[in-house]
Amino acid sequence: MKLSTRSRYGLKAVIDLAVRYGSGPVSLPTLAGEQGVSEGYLEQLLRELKKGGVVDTVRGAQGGYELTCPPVELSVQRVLTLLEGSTAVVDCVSAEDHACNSACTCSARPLFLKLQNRINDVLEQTTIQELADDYVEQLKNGKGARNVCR
Amino acid sequence: MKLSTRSRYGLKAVIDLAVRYGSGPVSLPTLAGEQGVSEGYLEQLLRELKKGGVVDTVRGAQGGYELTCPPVELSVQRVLTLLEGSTAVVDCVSAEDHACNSACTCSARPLFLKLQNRINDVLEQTTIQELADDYVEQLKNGKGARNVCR
DNA sequence: CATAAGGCAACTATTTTACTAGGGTATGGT
DNA sequence: ACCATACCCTAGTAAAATAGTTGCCTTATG
Repeated sequence: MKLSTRSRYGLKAVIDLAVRYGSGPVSLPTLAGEQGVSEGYLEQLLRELKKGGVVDTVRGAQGGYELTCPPVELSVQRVLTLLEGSTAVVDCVSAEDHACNSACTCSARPLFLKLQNRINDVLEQTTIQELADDYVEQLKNGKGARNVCR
Repeated sequence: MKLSTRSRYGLKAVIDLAVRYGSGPVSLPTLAGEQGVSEGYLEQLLRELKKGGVVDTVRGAQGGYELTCPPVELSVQRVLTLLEGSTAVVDCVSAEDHACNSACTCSARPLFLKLQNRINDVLEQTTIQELADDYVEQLKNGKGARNVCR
């Protein structure tokens, strides 16, 4: 049930972009440096987010990445779905699945459906804006909080 | 964020045991046959569940596995924690973690905490009894529902 | 004492994860 | 023009996790 490091790094990069939303593109070295992750790795994740229309890029010197929409309009669900492939705990309850979705009647299915609903609630209702706001607040109060986590 | 097949098979085996609770031990071949999984594989899972005190065994002919407590007293959380190792979506919000738990202040942490709380709510509040009851009900109404899922 | 059943360890194949390497392309400043 | 900065893209790879299989041992029942 673990979230991949892809998702953790990618999500945090998006929050970083949200904090800086409106002040021009942010470069990969900047984003990578903030989290202590290699540029090459983070770039892959950002490319997925670009393919999914969540971030946009500006090439050349002074270029970088920026969000395509105001962070308040961006759900965590959308970001994680791009990074993780799907946020489903089992394939047969994912929105994309069409094979098992109606056919499967296994004994654990009621649990899986309930669990997935609760998860989707959180992921859909939480916006990147909220996380960015919380983080800015934390930085203001905190004694030099670091954005590095295992 | 996927649940392992370990968890899916193991959980379904426990539900099977719940359906038959009180009528003596159920043999491995019976349990394995029901789900179309190999005996060798399912045995590993049941051994974990035994180590965790969820099932008990009777050796020798006419032996098998049975739940150690009434299914109404058994939460899904307990079963999945044994099978999955932990039900935490990220290490730093797991109950077992002591290193990052207070130190970590990363920007995504508020989300992870909220998500984990919702997940724990479902897993702790759902009993194996409920799932067993649902399944029995489904079998009564359904047109030969199969308990096999990918 | 044969047969049915659980106990256990070790091995293996596959897939996923988490990266790294290296070359290509576009842009801005001097 | 040219060079530094920065995104674009593909491929490769090492390690870990996952999903099993095999084989042998021990324990009880009839």
